[in-house]
Amino acid sequence: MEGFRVDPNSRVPPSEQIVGLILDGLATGGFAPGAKLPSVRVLAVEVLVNPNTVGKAYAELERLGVVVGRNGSGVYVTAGGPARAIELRQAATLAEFSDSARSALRVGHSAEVLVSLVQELEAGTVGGVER
Amino acid sequence: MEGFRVDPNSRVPPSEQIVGLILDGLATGGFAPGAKLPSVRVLAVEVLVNPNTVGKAYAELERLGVVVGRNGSGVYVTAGGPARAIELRQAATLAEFSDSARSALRVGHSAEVLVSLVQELEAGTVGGVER
Amino acid sequence: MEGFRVDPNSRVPPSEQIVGLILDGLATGGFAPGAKLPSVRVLAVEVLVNPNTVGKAYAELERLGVVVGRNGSGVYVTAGGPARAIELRQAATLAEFSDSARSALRVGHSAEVLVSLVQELEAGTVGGVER
Amino acid sequence: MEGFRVDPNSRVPPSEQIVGLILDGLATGGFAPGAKLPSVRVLAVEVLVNPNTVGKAYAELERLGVVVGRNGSGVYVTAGGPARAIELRQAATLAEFSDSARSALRVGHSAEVLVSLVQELEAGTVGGVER
DNA sequence: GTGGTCTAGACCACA
DNA sequence: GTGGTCTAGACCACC
Repeated sequence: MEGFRVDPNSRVPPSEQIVGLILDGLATGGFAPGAKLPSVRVLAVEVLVNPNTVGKAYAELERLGVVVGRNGSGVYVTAGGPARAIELRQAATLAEFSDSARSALRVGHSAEVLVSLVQELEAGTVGGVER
Repeated sequence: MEGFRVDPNSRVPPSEQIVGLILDGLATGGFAPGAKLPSVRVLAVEVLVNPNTVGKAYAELERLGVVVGRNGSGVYVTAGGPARAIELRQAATLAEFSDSARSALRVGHSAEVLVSLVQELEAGTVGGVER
Repeated sequence: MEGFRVDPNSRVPPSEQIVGLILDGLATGGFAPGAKLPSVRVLAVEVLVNPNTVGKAYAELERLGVVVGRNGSGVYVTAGGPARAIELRQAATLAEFSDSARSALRVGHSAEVLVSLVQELEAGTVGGVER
Repeated sequence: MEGFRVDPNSRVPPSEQIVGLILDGLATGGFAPGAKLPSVRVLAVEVLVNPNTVGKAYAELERLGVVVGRNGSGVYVTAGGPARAIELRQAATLAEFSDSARSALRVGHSAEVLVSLVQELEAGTVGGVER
């Protein structure tokens, strides 16, 4: 039910990729309030990363207020976590979308091409599982 | 007609931002074949960056075949430079656009919102205003 | 007359918080010599902590000589327990008070503010209310 | 003009001690806006700590908005840094003072003793260098 | 040299 | 087993 992946060659550092993955999971309902996140060590082997790196990501998520770590027990989704995650991710993705649309238009792509690309992607997404 | 800006806090390194800026300039007709690029030092001052960084960007542009450095004289746009730049940038921006659209849809933005954003941006861009 | 609380987010570990709570109880007359302390399990439930943690605290109290565990019967306050607790706590709290006063003065709080804070707190405490 | 010290045996972790030291430096005028902090590596040897630990402290200070790291150049005090540091430290030290005063009173110290201790400390502090 | 990030391995206190 | 912190050593991009 998970399937997290981290790309070690990406420009965005693994720890931040993990933050994004968890936020997405929260935003899309994969984790409800009170749910326990995978342990640092477990997630580390799943995404092929050092446990410290996952720890760093979890610390950032705690700073964002979407999870809380209970010592010796695990890391849990806060009451307002999913809502906050949606807020954060929608803002971030919209800003990124806006930037990339601007760049694409500037170098000559037509709005029509972009619009139809969005519509194709949506068709794929709403249908259920994506990718 | 310039107004280049580099964001030192961006994840993409300054040298690559400069590559992108120049390619954009080539792709949008800001630099014709045979035109001379700003000197390393001048551009370094303009974008508040170390000259080494600009030099690195120019080396990359030369590797891409869009410019050629003439010993002690400056850096000039090649005959096929603009065409090559358009090719490179259109591919890159479309891939980036596709990724960001997918992310935006996944966290709950509707296709309608994205489509209208694209249309608004196009209205601003084709009118000639660009930022 | 109890109302023990442990803060799991504090920097001082729960077991030591419990030691402090019991010492305070002894120092302020809450437990007389010969009195029986709450059982490990009962106290663990009350302060929402693992029984192991309470056990560790009781072991430390025994090491300090203020209580003694009687096999299978419970943990009891020693004859000199209250006096020893007063001694320990007065030394510890005075040292801590001194440190915190120094820090407060260093960052610009005036002695007047600190003094009047102490006087307000005393008014609340001697009256019998304590929290 | 510095003389930072970190106590490796303290309960508060070295990285947080460093955060406190720098905040104190900012709050007491040791660092003006625009000033450059000691480099990660230099401070690390000064306080006998791993460079990573200083890096962690600097990251936290940046999160607090009192400094900003410029890549390849150093870490600098922000415009509002000192004011923010005073704010943070005064709140933190007052809360700590209040707690420790309450504890001291509870175990039997008289307000008179505490008050005169504060006044002695102030006399030492305003006279200039402390401790 | 400068900060940022990662890996690897260790210790602590808690459950 | 669980998270938190530290040390040690490495690589990267920039100045």
